Amino acid sequence: MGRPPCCDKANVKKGPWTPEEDAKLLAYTSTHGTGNWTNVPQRAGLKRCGKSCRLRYTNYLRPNLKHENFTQEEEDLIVTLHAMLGSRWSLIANQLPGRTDNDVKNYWNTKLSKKLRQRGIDPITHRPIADVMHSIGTLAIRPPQPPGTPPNGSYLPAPPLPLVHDVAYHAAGILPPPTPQQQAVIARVDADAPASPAADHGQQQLKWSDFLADDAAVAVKSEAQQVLVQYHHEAAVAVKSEAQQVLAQYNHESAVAANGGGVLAAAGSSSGAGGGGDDGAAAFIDAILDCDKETGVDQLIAELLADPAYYSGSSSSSSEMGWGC
DNA sequence: AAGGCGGTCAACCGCCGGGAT
DNA sequence: CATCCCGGCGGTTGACCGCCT
Repeated sequence: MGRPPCCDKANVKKGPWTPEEDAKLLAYTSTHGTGNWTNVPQRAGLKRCGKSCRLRYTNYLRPNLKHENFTQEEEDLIVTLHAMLGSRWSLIANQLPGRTDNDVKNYWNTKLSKKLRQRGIDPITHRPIADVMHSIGTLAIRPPQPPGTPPNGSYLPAPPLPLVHDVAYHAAGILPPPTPQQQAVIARVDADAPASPAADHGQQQLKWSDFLADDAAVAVKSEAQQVLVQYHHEAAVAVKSEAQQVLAQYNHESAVAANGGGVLAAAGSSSGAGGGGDDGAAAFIDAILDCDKETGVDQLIAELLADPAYYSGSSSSSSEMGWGC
């Protein structure tokens, strides 16, 4: 069987740490170093879970941590890295000496994402919110199809590419080479980037810059496609949460007029929300998510995104997607 | 002065990949 | 090979604080 449990979960203290506990943990780590967190609480005389000790140390007690406010340079770097990497907070934090992933994550959630929104930038896609809403409008005018209806040629082009996870798009051979500014950031990320899965098997270790240089790397392509599929899902969920606020300003009437009732009306009626307005917007996103599940579009997206021709508008894949539910 | 409200951030939760048994 | 835990990670929660009415 496996190992014994790390701690007696029913007998551990939770909640804020006291100065005494901090002192005990600090004293222990300063003499014994870190590692083997399972044994740390017992040896340090703490009634805490090892996991809690590790978190407290890495996020608060660790030497060389910065506790002052984020600088403008750090802020800019976070935004740039988030646009490239998404919410990989540990990778982003590695580029900010003295900052933890928790710091960066909190700062993003409480300050930066709001700042971007105030500037009209969607913090998920790093594109103008107007573009995002246009994409929703584009999706909305896909005419609803009854189940089993064969695809036809009436669908509109796919929405614009998002900037987020551009590295992945480079890897898939979809985007042109990065700008010098992007290259500078990528070079910094390389220094601390985790080894690729291939490295664990004695193969050459890949770095993020390799993603840009070698679009023929099958393993990397596969990883990139997974990221892209995840992006689509995350973006849809995020958009749903904001849809009621943002869509209130959106010209709903013109969208409805353009599609003659379209998906918005269909989604609204199918959910019993009464159609139109904010309820209709939320129901619309729900309908998309349901549609993904029912049709297996998640998997199709991966194939679709692997086809660069799709983005130049010449692929046959988009017409084979069968969007209607 | 008191209550409501929103912002901040430390801490917890739950998941996942890898490793130990 | 199966099972289970560890360490790491991102998402979420809730206590605390300051501001506003």
